[in-house]
Amino acid sequence: MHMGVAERKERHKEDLKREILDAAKLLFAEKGLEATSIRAIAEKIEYSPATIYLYYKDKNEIVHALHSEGFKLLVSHFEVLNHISHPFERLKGMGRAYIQFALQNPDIYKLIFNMEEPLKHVANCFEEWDEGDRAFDILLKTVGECQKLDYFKDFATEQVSFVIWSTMHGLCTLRTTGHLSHVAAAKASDQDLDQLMSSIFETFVIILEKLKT
Amino acid sequence: MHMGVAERKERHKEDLKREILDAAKLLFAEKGLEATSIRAIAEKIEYSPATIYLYYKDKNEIVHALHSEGFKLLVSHFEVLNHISHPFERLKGMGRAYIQFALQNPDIYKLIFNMEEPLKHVANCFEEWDEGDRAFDILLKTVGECQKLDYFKDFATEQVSFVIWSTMHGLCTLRTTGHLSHVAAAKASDQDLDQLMSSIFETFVIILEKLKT
DNA sequence: AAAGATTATGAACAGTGTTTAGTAAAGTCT
DNA sequence: AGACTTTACTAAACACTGTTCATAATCTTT
Repeated sequence: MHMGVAERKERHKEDLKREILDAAKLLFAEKGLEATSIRAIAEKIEYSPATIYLYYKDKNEIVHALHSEGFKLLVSHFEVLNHISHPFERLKGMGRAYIQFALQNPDIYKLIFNMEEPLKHVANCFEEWDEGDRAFDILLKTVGECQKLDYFKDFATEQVSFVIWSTMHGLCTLRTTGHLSHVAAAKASDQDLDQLMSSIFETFVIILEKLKT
Repeated sequence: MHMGVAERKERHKEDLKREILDAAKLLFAEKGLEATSIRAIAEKIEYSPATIYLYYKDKNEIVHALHSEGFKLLVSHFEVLNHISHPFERLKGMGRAYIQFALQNPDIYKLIFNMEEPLKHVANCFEEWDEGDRAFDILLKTVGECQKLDYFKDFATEQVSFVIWSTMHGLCTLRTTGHLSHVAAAKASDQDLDQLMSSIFETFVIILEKLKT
């Protein structure tokens, strides 16, 4: 093999992995997770179904790859906020970023937070879920900094962080599963729903603010 | 047909519907939702797979039946608390009942709140989801009563109710999907986790309490 | 051009939800 | 009791699914 060919092939291999992932992501978003078959992914990238198994061991591995990617995206949304010096303002930004992420990528959000399959896979991997821990560490750190400024006084940092995460996660889950729209005034449009979510979030922020002093 | 035969047959038919539902519930709890096949349910009740379709139109209809049943169970957990006259105490009781329900019936909980399939089915049914609305109405009413006693002053009843529901739902979802245990100190036992959940809940209660006056 | 190593696939396996056509049982009527 | 009708049930098939494996096609090296 003359020089560079190995690299080119390696590159092609990576390209194909990406193509598979992109096709999978698209189809998942369109049809949902369970409803997307390996065969459909294969057809989309114009390869045989069996080929996919040369690049990914499992359907789970594909899901897991998207899981991992989605998490990095979320963390990157958080890291943009690092320039905000006031920790409570940063915390608010994180909340908004979290909601935005969930609304813009509802399927990836479900993938990450509402399914246990990829989590089981992660448990056997020992790696990569760092992303998840990291995201929570960022929250912990931010809440800790808030406490130095007399927010959440007399509360344990971890507990408050969990309450915050729970609220955000609950809100996003209720939204993406459609429960919010079912319980809210029946014929609410998507726009109204987003507004409702915003106002719920702002209410939560005010609640947190009242915990100062 | 002599008298009583129609009734007996009707009764048998109802019995079989129940048998199917019970078998399904058991298998769902054991193996999970997707992993339970109609064939497995059929084998458990010692009937042919096709027979099940004489009693339920779909697998979805079975899921929906369990969904409905689970919701009635949750609402009944709430109604027990009606004797508590102080609304905030009742609200606390509801929170604890909600958590207890989620921990004792994790699969039904997931069924009800983390899946959209049965919800879509409900959307075409126009009925039965009353249960869901009713549960939320109970929350709304309780929060409203709390406000008369100067809790959650200057907040919109609906918004506060959504925040509360979100927090409880988020907490339970994080627990049942395993995310809580992944982020919490790695080797936490189930007991430790339940304790953690309790302490998170109590923290939330204290937060709500601080909103008085 | 021949040999060797990758890469891709067609066909099959075991499983799924679901439908249909046909059988066996139960109930009804004379 | 025997014939007829209605009901209850099921075996077999269909169109899917994820996954594997022997085989074929392609590319690399000699």
